[in-house]
Amino acid sequence: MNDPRCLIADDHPALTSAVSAYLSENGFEIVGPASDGRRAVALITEEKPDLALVDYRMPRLSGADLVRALREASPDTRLVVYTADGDERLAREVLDAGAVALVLKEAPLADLVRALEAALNGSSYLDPALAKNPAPGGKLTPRELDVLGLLAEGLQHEEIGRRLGISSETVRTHLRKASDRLGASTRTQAVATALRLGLIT
Amino acid sequence: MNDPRCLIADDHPALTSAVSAYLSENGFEIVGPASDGRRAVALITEEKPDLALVDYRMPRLSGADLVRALREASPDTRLVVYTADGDERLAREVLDAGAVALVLKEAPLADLVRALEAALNGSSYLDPALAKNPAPGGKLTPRELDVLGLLAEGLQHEEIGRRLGISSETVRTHLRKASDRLGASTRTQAVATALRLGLIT
DNA sequence: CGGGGGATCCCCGTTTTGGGGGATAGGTCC
DNA sequence: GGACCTATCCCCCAAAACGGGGATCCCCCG
Repeated sequence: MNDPRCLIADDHPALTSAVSAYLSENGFEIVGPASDGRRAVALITEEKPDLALVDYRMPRLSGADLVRALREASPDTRLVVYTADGDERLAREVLDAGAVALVLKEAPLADLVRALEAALNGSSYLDPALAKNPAPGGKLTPRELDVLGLLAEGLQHEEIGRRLGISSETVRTHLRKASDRLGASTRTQAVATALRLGLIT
Repeated sequence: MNDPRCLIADDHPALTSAVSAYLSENGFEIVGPASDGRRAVALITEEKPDLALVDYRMPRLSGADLVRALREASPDTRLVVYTADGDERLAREVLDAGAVALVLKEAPLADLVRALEAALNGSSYLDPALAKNPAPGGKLTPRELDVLGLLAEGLQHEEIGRRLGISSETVRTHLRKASDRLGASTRTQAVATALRLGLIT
């Protein structure tokens, strides 16, 4: 499997080179960098990378407008916005514009990688500092907790269904909803999160 | 999918009826009961059930000898021994004889179901009260912990491999070994167990 | 009454896991 | 020197999970 290709668009050379180096070491192939918004659009059109890491403030074309332009130029590229400062309003703005993730520049690089990988597999990512409302600590229904608890015991759909007297499809539905609410991308993460939050024991 | 068929062999009618009722409610189809060892052998030969829950002390034929006889009569049936009292020596004896699980009668019925389901999917089960030595709290290697930690974050083989700079096959190997040591039958259970034991956070 | 949430069940096609093998290389320990 | 462990990588095949739909029923709330 080839490394995912990631376009970097940022007008700070020091930052782009540091981030490029780090991402290269972590399994990404770097495209760019593009130093302004219009070049980013040109480059994404040409390269159609898997991912694009885009500075929120860029010369010539920037912010939500840039996100929309990039989205249009390469609809299949997952857009991750990188910003020095931001609030929830900005988060909504860029996510509405078509980005799938938003990361603060003050976050550790490891979190950036996490965001890129989340973006890659189709899920979204919001920097924890910006994510007060979509808090992971949502409540789960009793049924969802049943399912998570039995998953933690190593049971699978069929067995859980028998145990709870429901079909394995229903088990799957409960798990999917629970995973959504917990912001988990795999059953394993869902169970781990539920354990950490003390929802199950 | 049909419920698994389970032979019950025990010479206490009160117990067999209670257990039969409970197991029926939990997705097992009951065969028997057989009230002594020889009948158990006859019945297992005839029915070839998926599972057999066998009292350790039975009239006419019992203990490890009974286990061996049952194993010979129906090699594919998973044998679970049910005993009122027992120690590790007894545990080793019946497991050596070919049983895959040993449950104390004083254990909650939920544990019995757990043992039967473990037996069904090929893993083994030892009543916690008897399992001091094969403690699940074995240590894991650093690499195995790395893998479990990233699994808990919702990553999959490929992503973990990239993150750790190793191939996804190696990730799989680490996971399998860790699961073995933790006595887990799924990755999810392995991560849950590791979290509970504080091996990962 | 209408809307929402919970719980239930189903289908399709793709991807990931699981179970079982094996193999090599570098350490450590006796 | 040999046994043992860790870490690494590979293969095959079947089973399970995932992603993303859709659907029904009930019940509660405004």
